Amino acid sequence: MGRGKIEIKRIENSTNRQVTYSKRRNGIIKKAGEITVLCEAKVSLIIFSNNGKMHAYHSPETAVEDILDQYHKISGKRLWDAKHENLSNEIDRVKKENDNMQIELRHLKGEDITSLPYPDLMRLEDALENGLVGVREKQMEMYKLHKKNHKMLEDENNQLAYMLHKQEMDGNMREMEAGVCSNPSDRDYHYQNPIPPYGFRVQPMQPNLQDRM
Amino acid sequence: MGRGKIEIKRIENSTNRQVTYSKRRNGIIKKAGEITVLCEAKVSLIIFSNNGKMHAYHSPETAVEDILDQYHKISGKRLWDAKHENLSNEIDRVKKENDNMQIELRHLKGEDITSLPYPDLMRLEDALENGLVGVREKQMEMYKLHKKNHKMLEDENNQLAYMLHKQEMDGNMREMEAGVCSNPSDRDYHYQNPIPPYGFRVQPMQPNLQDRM
DNA sequence: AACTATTTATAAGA
DNA sequence: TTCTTATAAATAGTT
Repeated sequence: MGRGKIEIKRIENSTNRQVTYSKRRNGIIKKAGEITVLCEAKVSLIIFSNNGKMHAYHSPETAVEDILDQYHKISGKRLWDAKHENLSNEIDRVKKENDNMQIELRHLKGEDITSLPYPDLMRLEDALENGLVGVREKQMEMYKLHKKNHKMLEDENNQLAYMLHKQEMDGNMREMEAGVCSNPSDRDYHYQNPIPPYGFRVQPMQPNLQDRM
Repeated sequence: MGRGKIEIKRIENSTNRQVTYSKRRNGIIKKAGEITVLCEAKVSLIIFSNNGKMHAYHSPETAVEDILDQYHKISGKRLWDAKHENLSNEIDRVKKENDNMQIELRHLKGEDITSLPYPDLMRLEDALENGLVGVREKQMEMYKLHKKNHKMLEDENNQLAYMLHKQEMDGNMREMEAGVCSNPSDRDYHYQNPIPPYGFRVQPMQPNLQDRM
């Protein structure tokens, strides 16, 4: 359709090719617009030239997404799902892992075990017993640590009380030397052992802790 | 371009519209193919007719994804970004759920509990004890069921043994009536109770089962 | 970009 | 739908 007929094959002359591209691109886009109006068609047309420039036509009042979505559904092709396939697979994998763990957790909590075969029940029992052993070992460990800390606090307390007492005694001495007399029994009623620091008793900071530990 | 000129507006005659659609669709697709070859263009063309039928042309050796990808980049439109984001969020959510369960599972197995505060340890212990209670209840249930079944099997066995014995006795009677004499003690050494079916003892089919049950 | 001779697409009819 | 064909539209080569 022009001064001469042309073969449908790559136009070697670059300028020529560029011009033809321009003309035909406009032609196609015009036709796309016409068919949308004439026939109520939905068109999505994207053209990239040789040198990467893009032109597109999309029928009005039609979101590109919708057209591509439909294309996706009807053609059954992957399109951008290929990108998301990895993500989807990952989700599936993790979800499955999730389900398995959920089941295991429920079993460990004694739920949903009605349909469990006997060997599994035994394994479950073993696991629970092992878990209990571990937890109780840890508790014992913590108990010992607390006890040790408690002891150290107690000792420190005694030391401090002793030092305080000694200071007061020294003060009394000085007072007595200065001719001032105070009644020592007011201060020393709880202090019996003359050799500290192990004579003092202090209250545990959490009196009931030992009930559970 | 035809016998008469037509205005570019919706063709009211449905048949006519359908025919025109067909012709022009072919025309556009043909042109798309031509520009692809002539000008080394990349084309993505998707057309939906009035009634939802789809036709498409895509330049060969060009993945639709790539074209749409470029369209996406150049046009700056969202298209599938939203989907991507949703999937990513979903993954994050599920993975977090996963991690939490993983931790809980490990704790229940007595692992990774070193850094656990004491109250958590106690809750863990409670959970494990509850689990054990559940599992052992279930085991007891199964034990009782097995025991019941076992008893029924035993009874049935006794019944069958009794019937067998009776048949043999009848046979003996007939032999005796026919003048043939056999030694009864060979047959009846294990049969003492004259009132079946509870006189017989059978071996448990799985003798060691009771050790664990 | 325009122009225009020709080719191509297609509207209407069969 | 498809074919035919007169005619409109597109466009190759030219300016």
